[in-house]
Amino acid sequence: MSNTTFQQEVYTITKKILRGKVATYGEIARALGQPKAARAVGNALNNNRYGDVPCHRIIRSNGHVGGYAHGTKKKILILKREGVKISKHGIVNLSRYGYKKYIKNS
DNA sequence: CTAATGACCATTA
DNA sequence: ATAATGGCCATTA
Repeated sequence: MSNTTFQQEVYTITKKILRGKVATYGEIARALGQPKAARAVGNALNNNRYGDVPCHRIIRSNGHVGGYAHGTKKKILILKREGVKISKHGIVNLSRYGYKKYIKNS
């Protein structure tokens, strides 16, 4: 139903993440202009109802996949399907798939 | 208005 | 490597 401006911003930024790449909650928050709102970003994504928002590409800053509204397992599966390799412990190599590096090297 | 909640983060031990 | 701690913020009750 009604979404807040904050949520709209989160979704808009999240949509920009390319297939095979990931971004952290903190980075999304930083892109919003609120570097300390990582937690709120997670809430917004959890609330997300739009299918065109690749919320599965948002992970934790420590490399852990993090949560997912439809289950973390599903999240890992989708990421793997997109080419993001994940270790057995559910860790993603941020220096390789991270969005930050994507900007840096582009 | 206050209090609690959560897909978080960084620091410290 | 794990665990505890304090902080942060939008949203909801």
